[in-house]
Amino acid sequence: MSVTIKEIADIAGVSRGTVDRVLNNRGNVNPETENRVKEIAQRMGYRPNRAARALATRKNPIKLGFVVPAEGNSFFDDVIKGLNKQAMKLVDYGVSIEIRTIKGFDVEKQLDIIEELINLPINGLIITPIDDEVISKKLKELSENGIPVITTNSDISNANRLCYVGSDYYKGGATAAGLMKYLIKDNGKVGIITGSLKMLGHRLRVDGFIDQIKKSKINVDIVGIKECNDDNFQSYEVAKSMLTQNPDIEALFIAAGGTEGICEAVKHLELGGKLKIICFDLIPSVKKFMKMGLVDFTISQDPEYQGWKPVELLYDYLVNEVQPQKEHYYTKTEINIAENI
Amino acid sequence: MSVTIKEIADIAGVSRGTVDRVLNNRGNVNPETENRVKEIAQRMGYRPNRAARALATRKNPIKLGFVVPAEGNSFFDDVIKGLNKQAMKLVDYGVSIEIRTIKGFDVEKQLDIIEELINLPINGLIITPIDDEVISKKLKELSENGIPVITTNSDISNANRLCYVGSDYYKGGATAAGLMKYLIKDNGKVGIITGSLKMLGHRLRVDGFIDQIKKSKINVDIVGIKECNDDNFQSYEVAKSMLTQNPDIEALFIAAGGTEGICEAVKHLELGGKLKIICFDLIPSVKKFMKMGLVDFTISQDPEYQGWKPVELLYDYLVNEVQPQKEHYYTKTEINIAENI
DNA sequence: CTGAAAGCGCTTACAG
DNA sequence: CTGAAAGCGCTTACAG
Repeated sequence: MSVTIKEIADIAGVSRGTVDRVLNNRGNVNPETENRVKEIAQRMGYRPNRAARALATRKNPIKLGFVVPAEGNSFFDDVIKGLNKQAMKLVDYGVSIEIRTIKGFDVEKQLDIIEELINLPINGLIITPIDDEVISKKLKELSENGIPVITTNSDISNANRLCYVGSDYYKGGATAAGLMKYLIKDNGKVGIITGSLKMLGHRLRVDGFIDQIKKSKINVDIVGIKECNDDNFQSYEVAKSMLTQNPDIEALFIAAGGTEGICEAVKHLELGGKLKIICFDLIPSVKKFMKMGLVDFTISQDPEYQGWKPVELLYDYLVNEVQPQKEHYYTKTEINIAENI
Repeated sequence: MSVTIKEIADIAGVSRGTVDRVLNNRGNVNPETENRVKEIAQRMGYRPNRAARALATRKNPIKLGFVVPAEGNSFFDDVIKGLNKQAMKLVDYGVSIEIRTIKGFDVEKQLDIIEELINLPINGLIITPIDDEVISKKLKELSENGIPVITTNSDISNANRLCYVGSDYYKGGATAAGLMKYLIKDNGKVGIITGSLKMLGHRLRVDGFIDQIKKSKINVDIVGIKECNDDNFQSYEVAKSMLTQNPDIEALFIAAGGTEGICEAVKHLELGGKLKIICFDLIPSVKKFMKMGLVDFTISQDPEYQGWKPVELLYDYLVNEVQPQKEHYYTKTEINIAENI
């Protein structure tokens, strides 16, 4: 069996309380004793027992905040599913999670929610932040006040967050390029429709796609890069005009949301099956179009992971003083076709 | 906070020991008391605290056996990696795992290893069983003696195992068919090379492929189904003769091992890049050929999951009396190209 | 700066 | 058939 605090205490000739103080840096201990205990613990390879620690700390439970723009965005359904799985595993460890789903990207709204959570209070925060200076300032403030923050799904700079969990957007775009070569002829025409070039993730996907195309053996004629703001009505219009103006487009690369609108335009123009499509995420509407043969490939980035992993990391950081090993926890970049979903 | 045994004991007017006896069916308790306690626990929504249970049962630790034909098969490296991740999480719960890797499919050898593990003794067994009646009889015997068994990677019938964790082989084949339509022309010629038609998994992949091809819009001319017994020297010869006899083959579907030998044959015949290839697993040699452009797609089936999931299930069964929810825990069927690995 | 004691929620002998 | 006590490995006041 493994080493316990009691064993260390016996060998060091001190009480368990003192060993606990040393090992958890609680202060108030003679430097000499401290060194001796540390040395012994080190030598014996002490590792705290997590089950015991969880039990003992049950009197001051841990509350985590979780803020995502999930309203009206079915992508987040699976994120929340993953979150709940992890939450179930941690109930016995005294962990509870306050979930706040918001609609869209209103900075004031997000700020209010953060404020509300702080006042509960919470011990840590997981958030899909809006990329805005006000938010990054707020998150930095949290960290400074001892409330660690992990970003999920999208990241933000200058916020001093512990780490980021989410897609490797650039790789997602590169993967789309890797698949595109099977869909079009050499020198074939491709249209790109993305959400917003103001969004870092959307830009990275387009960059990854274009860079990888350049590296590959086939030539692609990109006829245009249009934005649809993840809106199905806008995407419908954008796709319709793009396809009308360029009737010889062989494939579309949809780098963000709006697939449903685009597919409706494709149906309207009677290009279904002929025009090839690569898009993102495995949400119900995309599944439907894939089964219908309108969408060839959809690339997904493990939404469940984006829910459970940050919880695991934040708990380990708070209770077991485990620093995240990496700054970026990237999800797998998964390729889906009708046959493997 | 949640309900505890103590609370139930107080309400029922009995000791915690008695509540424990009732809730864990240890017997020796007055039927009347039993009903009362059960009713109260039910009504209050009692759920045992796992951290506490883990701590309390630490005096009788749990030892699990893990038997896989990993020697000389790098596929299992990731299975064992996943296993170790879960093992790390469970050390504090008093769980240790005895790993036995064996080479190939020698029934006597596997039987000996099982016997050795029983004598340690172990509390549960995870195994990639050889599909042989002697083995299934042995595994059934284990279950009857209170040592639950979970199969991983490949299954066996009439063995009374708790459940199976591993690939959906049929779906893997169907997925290959879904990809094939992007690689060949209508009515294109395809060769199939599998491991052994005696292996259920290998047969299922071929079946899945053929069935799905029939369902799809394109026609495929399958020029032959050959076995290579997962051996690279055999697969080299098989591929060479198949490709020489059918110089107009457009693509190969490799349903099991032997990809390295086949790729060497393709290089030898100077068909690299021209001939399309779909294979299985994301082992180092396949990665290499994918980067070289010899392999187009490889389908992998989450080897890490095949390592960690059975451990989680078996532990929960043994300590928390949680029956597996399903008979088959299938892995994701993942599509890989050079860009997303 | 340090120790002794109590407690987290459960299980396990032991005594009756 | 049942209860009282001890213990799993840790943390937390409290007293000095």
